[in-house]
Amino acid sequence: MARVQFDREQVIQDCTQLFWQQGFSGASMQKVVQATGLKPGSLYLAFGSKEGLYQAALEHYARQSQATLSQALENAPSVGEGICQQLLRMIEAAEKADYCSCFLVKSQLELAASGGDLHRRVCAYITEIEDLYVEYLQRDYPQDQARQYATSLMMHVFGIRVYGYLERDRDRLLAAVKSGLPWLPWDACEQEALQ
Amino acid sequence: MARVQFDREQVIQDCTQLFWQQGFSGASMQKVVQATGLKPGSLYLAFGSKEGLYQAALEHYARQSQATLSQALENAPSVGEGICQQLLRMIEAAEKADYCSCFLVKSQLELAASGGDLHRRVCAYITEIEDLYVEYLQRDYPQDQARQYATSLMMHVFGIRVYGYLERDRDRLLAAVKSGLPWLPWDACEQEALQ
DNA sequence: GGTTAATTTGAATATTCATTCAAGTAGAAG
DNA sequence: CTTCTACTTGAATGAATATTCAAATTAACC
Repeated sequence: MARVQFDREQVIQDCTQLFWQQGFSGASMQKVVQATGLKPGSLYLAFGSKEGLYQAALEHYARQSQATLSQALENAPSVGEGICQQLLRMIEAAEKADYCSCFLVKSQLELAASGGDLHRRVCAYITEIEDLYVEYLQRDYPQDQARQYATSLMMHVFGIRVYGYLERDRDRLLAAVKSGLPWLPWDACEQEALQ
Repeated sequence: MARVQFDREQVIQDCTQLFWQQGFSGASMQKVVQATGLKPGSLYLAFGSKEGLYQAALEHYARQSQATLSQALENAPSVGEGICQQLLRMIEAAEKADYCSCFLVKSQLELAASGGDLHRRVCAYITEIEDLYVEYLQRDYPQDQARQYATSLMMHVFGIRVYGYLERDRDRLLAAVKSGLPWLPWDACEQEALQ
């Protein structure tokens, strides 16, 4: 089936799921071959190396995360309520059996020691997300406060992403986030959810 | 030098550092051999497998963390001030060039997908630390509040451990932690530090 | 329909991996 | 001093690793 190029988007999606679950070292190229259904040669022609593939997966995940976030904040009744929704969604996600934290957070911790190009990209993507929060928060707050709130937000997101693996009382995690970010319109958001 | 057994404690310490930096998949047994100076045969006789070695490293790290925490909270002017000290120490640690987050957090994220014995142990160690916080907080607060505060605390610790990798303004991270945990005696703790 | 060029194929490569074990060594016991 | 036993040694094992490449395939073009 030459000249009928494989669905690049689909392959990257499959890779993203695999790397997200198993990490860079944990996911062998053999597993990638299985997950994508492609042969090694095709993968290497298209992506150059395992690192190239991981890079593509990382970018796919980051772009998707940013898009989801922007969309949610645009469509919400207010930026604050949109953020609440996102946080609630993250806490809910941690309940699922196949919970997998966040691909960027996992990559950050796995790749930091290498100090390579991949790690630099991970940092950049995370920073972009923080900056996105700043941008939206500036609609309601002065710049300095927006920056500070964004940092608090990111720290809480990271906390949720790790704490989520512990099978403990979800309500306590929720209460922790609420009390840690008291400036968010939690009540308004919960009334929305009930409707 | 038969019958002169190697220094088990030292070997476990070396392994802890290696696994902490590079992770389970990232640290090959060859690297362990280099780091410890032992030959494969000795390592396998003493620890059974790579997993056995990782387990020993994990336990060493967890026991040390718990001991450090207990000691700090016992010796501090108050439990709250001791906790502040610990959090400040974590934020400071993130400044160092060879910053490596927390071995338990990194293990949690790397091993969760495997669902194996190692992961169960990681969860147990983390839970023990949270319970340790509860125990000390109960000196100053009723049980329910102590539990809730401990959860908030753990979430912030996780947040610091991940956010620490980003080379951003340390003061903003500190401010985020302070505002997220407003019930802690930050002022008293900082005056202690100045003396 | 034949030629070309892009794409896929999948076996083969060399390296690295975790693990094993027969042989060697040195302290303890007699 | 000899024997015994516990420990260390390190080369060897086979499986898994990332990557390559010559051959096969097929769509597009003339």
